Amino acid sequence: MTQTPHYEDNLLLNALSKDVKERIVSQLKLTELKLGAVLYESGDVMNDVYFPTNSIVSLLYVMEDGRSAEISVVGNEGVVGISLFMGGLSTPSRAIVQSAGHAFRLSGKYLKLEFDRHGELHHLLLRYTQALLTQMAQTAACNRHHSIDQQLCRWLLLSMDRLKGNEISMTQELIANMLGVRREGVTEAASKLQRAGIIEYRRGHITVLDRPELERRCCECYAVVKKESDRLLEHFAYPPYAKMSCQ
Amino acid sequence: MTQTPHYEDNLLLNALSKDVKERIVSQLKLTELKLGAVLYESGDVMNDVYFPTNSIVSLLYVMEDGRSAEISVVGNEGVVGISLFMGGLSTPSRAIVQSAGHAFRLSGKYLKLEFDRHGELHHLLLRYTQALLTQMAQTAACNRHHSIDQQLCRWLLLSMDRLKGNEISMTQELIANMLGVRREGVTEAASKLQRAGIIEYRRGHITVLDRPELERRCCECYAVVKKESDRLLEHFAYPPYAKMSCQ
DNA sequence: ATAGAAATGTGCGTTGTCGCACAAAAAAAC
DNA sequence: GTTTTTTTGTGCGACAACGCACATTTCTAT
Repeated sequence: MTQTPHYEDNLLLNALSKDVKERIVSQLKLTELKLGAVLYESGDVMNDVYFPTNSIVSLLYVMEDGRSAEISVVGNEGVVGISLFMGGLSTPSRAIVQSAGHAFRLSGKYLKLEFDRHGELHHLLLRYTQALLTQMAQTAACNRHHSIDQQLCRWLLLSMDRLKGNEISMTQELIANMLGVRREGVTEAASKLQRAGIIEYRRGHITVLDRPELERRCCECYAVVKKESDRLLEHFAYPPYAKMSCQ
Repeated sequence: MTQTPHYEDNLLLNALSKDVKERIVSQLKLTELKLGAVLYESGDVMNDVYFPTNSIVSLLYVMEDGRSAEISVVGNEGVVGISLFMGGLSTPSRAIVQSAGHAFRLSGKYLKLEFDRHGELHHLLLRYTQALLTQMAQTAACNRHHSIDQQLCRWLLLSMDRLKGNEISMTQELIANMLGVRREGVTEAASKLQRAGIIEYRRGHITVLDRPELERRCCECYAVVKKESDRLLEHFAYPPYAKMSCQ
């Protein structure tokens, strides 16, 4: 936590070859992301992309009546601001820091410059975007069919995967916002998990004690997305970046 | 309906400049899409992309227990098979023909060839992908917060936009599959609309009589996606394709 | 014309989530 | 240490959607 974040903590940045890194790294700016900070608001033209290291950013859709729903989560496996390279420059959702930490910021200008070389970064970001797409699709299905109990398990697992330890700092109120359910619903679901000895929590801090059981109680959605993300990004997991065959 | 489909009926193909069209068009194969046909199954490696003209294709997620949910819809404004150019080659969802008609099929090989020239088609497809992403995100939020009544309105509007007339051929059973709800739920919602004189239906055929009222009863999700899609794709609406400024 | 199949209509008890109103507990502020 | 604020717990009634059972209607096939 207190150690200096390194850009290679972000899996996308880490997957780049020496070549690309040399061009990019000097332009990265280490940025502290505070809990609740809004990286961009719905409709905002984005200026930068963020490569989280130990932070988590939620992509949240906020409805006209104020109710909200988490669309996807981005941690050290990804990047916030895909519409900068996809071409739209903005999206109708909010990017909000769900877990404080650090990220490396890169100006859209430099990102575009490297992206338009159509090399590794290009390929890598498109694959990542597909992984994100899968996550959104699964979220849609999950919202349709699964219970709060199941979705809380999924949310906890998603968070755990993006944090080092097994503790999450977050109130039930905020989790409810993410899931798009009542705070009381989260209280009830969390109580069940605590009574079963799977988690332990007190005022804004949740500790996962029994992850296997959490996975067991979770709906299939977690595993499906994890498997698909691994498939899409496995080739990028280790440097040096292997020669990309486009077929 | 009976007239020969032309590739320019598809907005993406239509937006291409003469140059690109010349390279692509000879490789397009007119294909009939029958109701219920599966263009690809979850996990299948795709071989072709499909540019619908007067057909509609649903991207459907099917859960382990058989329940399903529509993730997004593709009509003549788009293309089926984005993972071919995004790099993943497959997705964990099913593409199924929701409304019979035609599409132009293009082999992944040729698509990739043109995509990798990093010209118009590249840019165009990425923007379309972002529009698709928006649709999925909105579907997730809609599934969380809106009623069957509202979602049926949205579904009807989405279908209407992709068809010429104001009639849809589809049973309530199938609509229920798409929405991921009970057939009886659709029956009830549709009855309300019929009693209100907004639609008229009989055994697998729905006619929209009062579209404005349908929009009024719909949740915001329809308008949000429509507006964003228009924004993302407006530059491509009319040939010839204007010089693309990447800034 | 008639039988069969497919699609739609209706009723009913169950369940999950909601909205609201407070109570209780824990941390923060003074 | 006492007060205030924040967070969590609990108990309602309301309601939308569910699962199931079965009646009814409409189209198709022969």
